[in-house]
Amino acid sequence: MNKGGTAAQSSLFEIRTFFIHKGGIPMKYNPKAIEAKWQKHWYESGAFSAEDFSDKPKYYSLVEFPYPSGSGMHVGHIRAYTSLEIVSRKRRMEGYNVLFPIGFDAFGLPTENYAMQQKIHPRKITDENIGIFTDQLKRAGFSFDFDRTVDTTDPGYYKWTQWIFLQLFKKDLAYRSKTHVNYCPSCKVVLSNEESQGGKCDRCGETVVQKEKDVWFLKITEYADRLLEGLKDLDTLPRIKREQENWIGKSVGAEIVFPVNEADESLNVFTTRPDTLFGATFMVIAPEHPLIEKAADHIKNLDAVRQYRKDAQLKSEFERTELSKDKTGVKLEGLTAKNPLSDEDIPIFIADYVMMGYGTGAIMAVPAHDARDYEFAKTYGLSVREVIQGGDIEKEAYTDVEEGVLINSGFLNGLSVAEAIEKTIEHVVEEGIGEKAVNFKMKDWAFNRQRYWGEPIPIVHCDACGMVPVPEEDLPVELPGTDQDIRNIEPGAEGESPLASIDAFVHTTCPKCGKAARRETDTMPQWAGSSWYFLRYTDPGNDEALADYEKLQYWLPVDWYNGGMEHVTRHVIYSRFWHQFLYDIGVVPTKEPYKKRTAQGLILGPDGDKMSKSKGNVVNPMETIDFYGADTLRLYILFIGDYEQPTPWSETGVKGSRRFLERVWKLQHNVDAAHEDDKALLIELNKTIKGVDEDIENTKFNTAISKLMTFVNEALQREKISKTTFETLLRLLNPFAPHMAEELNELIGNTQSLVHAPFPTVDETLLEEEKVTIVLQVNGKVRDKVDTAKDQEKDALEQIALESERVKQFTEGKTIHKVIVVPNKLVNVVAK
RNA sequence: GCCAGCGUGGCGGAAUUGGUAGACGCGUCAGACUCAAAAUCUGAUGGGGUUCGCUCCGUGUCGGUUCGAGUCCGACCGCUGGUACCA
Repeated sequence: MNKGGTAAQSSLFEIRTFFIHKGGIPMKYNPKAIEAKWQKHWYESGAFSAEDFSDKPKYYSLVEFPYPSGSGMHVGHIRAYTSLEIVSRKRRMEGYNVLFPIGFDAFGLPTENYAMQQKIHPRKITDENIGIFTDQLKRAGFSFDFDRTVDTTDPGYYKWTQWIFLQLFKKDLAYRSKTHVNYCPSCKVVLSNEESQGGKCDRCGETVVQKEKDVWFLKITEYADRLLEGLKDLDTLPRIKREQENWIGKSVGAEIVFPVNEADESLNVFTTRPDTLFGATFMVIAPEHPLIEKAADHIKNLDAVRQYRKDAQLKSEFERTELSKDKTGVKLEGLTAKNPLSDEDIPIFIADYVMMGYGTGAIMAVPAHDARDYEFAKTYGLSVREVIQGGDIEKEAYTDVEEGVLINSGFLNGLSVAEAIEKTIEHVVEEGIGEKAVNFKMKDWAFNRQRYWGEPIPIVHCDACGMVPVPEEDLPVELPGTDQDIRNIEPGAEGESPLASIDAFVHTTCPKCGKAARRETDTMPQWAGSSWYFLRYTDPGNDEALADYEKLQYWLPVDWYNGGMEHVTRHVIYSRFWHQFLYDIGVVPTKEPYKKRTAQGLILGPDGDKMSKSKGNVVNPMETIDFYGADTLRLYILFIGDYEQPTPWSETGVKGSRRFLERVWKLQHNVDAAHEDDKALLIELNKTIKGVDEDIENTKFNTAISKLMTFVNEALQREKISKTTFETLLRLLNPFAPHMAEELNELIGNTQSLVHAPFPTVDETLLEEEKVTIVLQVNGKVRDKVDTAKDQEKDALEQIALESERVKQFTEGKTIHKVIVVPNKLVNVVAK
C-alpha cells in the first residue's frame, strides 16, 4: 500500500465541531446530509433538464461518455467531467438552455471477457455496471440531464449505428477486402494498427501475429482532405490540432512512372522529392509488391526473392519497424528499370524498409539525399549520385531543402529545391510519365471484430446476389440469445465470430431474391457507437430517425467537447468522419460536429506514477466523497494543478480543499443583513468575480479557486459582511461546490435554488477606484514601492519616483540618464 | 529520428503585452487554546550574509537582446506525450 492511499483511512480528519443556533438547531458542516438533500432535490425536480427549442440561447457541453467498467468511476472520470460541469452550471446561471448529457459506451471486450469468466451474460453485467455508474455520477453531484442517457448496447440505439453503416455501404464507403491483419491469438481478435502498437495487443499484451482475413473497411481516406480542412475552424490547442494533422499525415509530391526494361511492366513510385529524380540510382519495392509475380519469368534469382518475401512476412509489424534497423534486401536479377530523366538503367531491389501499405509500395531510391536509401546503398555498395549541392555525401545523406542547389541534373541545374520540384513535375506531366500526387499516412478504418458483444454488421451474404444490405425496416439486427444464455458468447474456432456458430442467427433468407442466405457474423469495433452518440442525445427516444433534424438543428454543433488526450486522434477523427458523411447525405445540419475541443491531463498516483492496479496507487473517488464530501472532491480535483497538465494526487491537498469549505461555512456567521461592506472588500469581491469568470472560460480552474480562497480569507478578516456580498460569493462558488452553496444560500433565508440564479457580474466602476502599487526601481532593481491612484500621468509618476527617499539614496552621486515609466506598474530610474 | 509540451521553494503549482518571482494550497516551525493531544486560530517559511536598517544570490545549463528576462533569441541538457524505415 502506498502512503497516500492509506492516509485517507488512517489519519482521521476531524470535522471541526462548530455550532450555531438557528431555531435552536445546532449546525455544523455536514456534507453527507447536505449532499444527499440537494441531490434528491435536483434530480427529482428535473433541475438539469435541457429543453428542446427553448427561446433561451442553447449551449451544448459534451464530455466523453464512459465505458461502464465493473470497477466503477475513476478519479480520471471526475477530472474529465468536472470542467464542463463547472461550465454547464455557469451557463445555466448565465441564462443558457444547457444540454449537458451523459451516456454509456458499453460494448467492448472487458465486459465480454468478464462475462465468460463469470458465466454471466454481458447484458446483465452491463446493466448492473450502468446502474453503479449512474449512482456514482449522481453522488458527485454532476448536473447531467439523466433523462437523455444513451446506452450503445441498447437495440434502440444500435439500430441507428447499423443504419449509419448501411448508408456507408450504399455509398461504397464500407467494403470487404482480404488483407493481412494484426491478429491477437489470445483475444482471438483482429486488431487495428493502433491497437497493436509495439507488436503487442492493446488489451492483453500478447504478441500480435499477421493473419490473412476478410476484413470490413470504412473508406475514411476518401474524407482525409476534408478532415484536415475542418480542423481550421476547430477551437483547440495547437498540439491537439497537430496530432490530428500528423495522424492524417498528408504529403504532397508526385507519382512518377519508371519503365521496366525486360518486361512489359512499369513501376509507379510516389515521392515528395521529385527534384532529386536525376539522383535515383536504384529502385526498391516492398516484399509484397505484385511486380515480383507479374515479372516472375524474368527474375533469375526467384527463389532467393521469394524466400526473402516469406521471411519478411513472418516478421511481425513490430520486428519490421522497431528491431530491424539494419537494411536488408535482395536484388532482382534480370530486371532493371529506366530512370526516365537520366535514361540510365538502374537495378531493382526488394527490401522490407519499403512498405506495401504506403504510397505505391515502390520507391525511387536517391541515396545521396535520403538517409534510408543512403544506408541501403552503403550496405550493398550502390552508386550515390549527388544532385543537390550543399552537404557532404561522403559522410551522410544531404536532406536539407532550404539551402541546396541542383547539380548533375540537366535542365534543373542551378535551381533551388522548391523550384526544381515544380519544374520536374511540370516536365513529367508534359512527358506523360508522371503527375502531381498526394498521399496520406491514414489508412482505411478496419471495421470489424470477431466477438459477440458488439453491433452485428447488417449484411446478408447470398450466393446469387452477393452482399446484400439488411432492409432498413428490419433493423436492428439484434444479438442472438437471451440474457440468461451465455453459451452464445464463447469465441468461435480460428478467430471466427461467436455468432458464426449460432445457426438461428446465421441462416436467413436473402432480402433480394428470397433464397437461403447467411448473415454476416462479424460485429463492429468499439469506435462505432461512440462515433455518433452526441447526435442521439438531442433526441434519445426517436425510433424514426437517429435524431429529429430540427432538434439537431437546434442543438448542434457541440459548443465545447472535453475528453482525453488519447482520444484526440482516433475517436475525434472517426466521429468527425461519420459526421461529415451524415452531413453529405443530409442527415445532420452542420459540416463539423464540434466547435471547441479540450483535453484534461492525467491524474497520477500519489507516488507520481501513472495509476494502475498493479502498482497499487489507484485512488477511488468514492472513498473521497464518503470521507470528505463531493464538494471537496470536485474542488480539489480542479485545484490540483493546471487542467491540461498531468498532476499527482495528494491526500493532504484534499484536506486543504475541505478546510477551505469549512471556512466558507464559518463565514455565514459573519453575515449581517444590515451591514455595509467597506470599499476595499467590495473591490476585492469584484476582482474575484472578474477573475473567476475569466479563469473558468480559460480552463484555469485552479486559479479560479485560488481567487475564491483569497477572497474568503479577506472576508474572514471582517467581523461582519453584508448579505449581498455573501450571496455573491455563494453564486461564484456554486459551480464548484453546489451542494454547500445551495445549503448556505437557503440558510441565509433564500428560497430559490441557485441552479438558475444569475451569475455575478463585475462592477467596473469599483475596479477603477482600486489603488495600484507602483514599483520604484533604480537600474532595474526594486528599491521602493508606493500606493497611488490608478492611471496617473507619466510625469506625475516620474515625480513620485524621483522624490522617493530610497530612490535618492541609490542615485546619490550618480547622473540620471533616463527614467522609464510604465503606467500602473513601475518607474525605473537609470543612473550611472 | 521527427513533432508537440514541460523544466520555478521541501511538495502541488501561480505570475496579461517582457515590468514586484514564488499567488493559492500542502508541508514544516513557533505561539494561542487544552491537563494533554487532535482540530481550530495567529505568525513565520527560496538560499546566503547581517550591526536586524538592510544586502547579495536565485526560475534546468551556457551565451545574447533590453533600462529591465521565468517570459524574447541562439546553443545545449533533462523529462513527458504523440509518431515512426511514411518515401
